[in-house]
Amino acid sequence: MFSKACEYGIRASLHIAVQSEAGRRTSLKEIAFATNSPEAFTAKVLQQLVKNKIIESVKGPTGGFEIDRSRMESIKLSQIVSAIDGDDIYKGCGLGLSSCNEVCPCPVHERFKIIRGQLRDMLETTSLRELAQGLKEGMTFLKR
Amino acid sequence: MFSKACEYGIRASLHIAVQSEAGRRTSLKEIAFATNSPEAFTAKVLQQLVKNKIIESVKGPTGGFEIDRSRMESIKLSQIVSAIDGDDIYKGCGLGLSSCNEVCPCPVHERFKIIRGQLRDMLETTSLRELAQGLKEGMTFLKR
DNA sequence: TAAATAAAGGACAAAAAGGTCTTACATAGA
DNA sequence: TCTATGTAAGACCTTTTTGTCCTTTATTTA
Repeated sequence: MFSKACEYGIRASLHIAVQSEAGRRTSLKEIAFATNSPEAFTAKVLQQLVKNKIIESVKGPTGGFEIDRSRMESIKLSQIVSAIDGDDIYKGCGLGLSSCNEVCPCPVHERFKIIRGQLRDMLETTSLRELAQGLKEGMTFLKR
Repeated sequence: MFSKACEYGIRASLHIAVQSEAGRRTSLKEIAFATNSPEAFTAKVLQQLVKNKIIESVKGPTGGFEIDRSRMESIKLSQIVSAIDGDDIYKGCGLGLSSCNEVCPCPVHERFKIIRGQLRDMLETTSLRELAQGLKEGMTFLKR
């Protein structure tokens, strides 16, 4: 469904969100450990998220990554996904045709439209804040 | 969503289905042309489908690929997808965790379960026959 | 039975994704 | 102002996916 980079990106964002909610800035090393992700590769992904202004970074001692508490509700999964994987998942044809649309649909066009619409809706309405909430309460996990 | 190999596989199967419905056996060359796919690569994919008994092949002059008319209704998209891409798309965790389940769910587990269930249902209920029907009627397309 | 045709199979090449390493840059704190 | 700490950036490596090519095998037909 998503690329590895995107999976790491979402997991990392969630760990940063939980920590930021508690007023803590978290380092790459902590993130990689907490999400069981390769450190150097995660660093690349985090760079992309910083450039897309989804998370913030601070260099030097006491530095690390954080997310503004006031923005957590407004950051949706869809933003992370498009920042890393682009929006092929929303737009692309299920059978890979370059121009598949209502006028000239592929055989699965209508059926895929429904599924993709639901996926899109889910990603666009799910915020970092609500997902971080479940993690904080120990209901959900980022490892294993 | 699907790999390129899987996209080619579905497109090829549909072209074979339409031709078989009309009582015609079709060759690799025709399939590649009709679906706008790389010929040699498509050949590999077709081999997999033959091994999985989704399509049949005949060597030599007048040879080619075909699908038994009586089986078209019972061949579902899900069979082609699992033959080529495996069933990660049904089973895998949305965030890539190796053991994500009801007991130990990732933060998006519940939300993904719904989407994946709908995708699965769509793939398991959509038959080659009904998709071939739309193609035959000129309502849908395999190219562009 | 020889020639022509078409799929099967294996080796190989190119591109993309995934992942590592080293150096540069910024900054807090002694 | 020096040092330690931590992110940024770029070069590089590995694996997987995508794609090609060439030889072998099976089968039809002249």
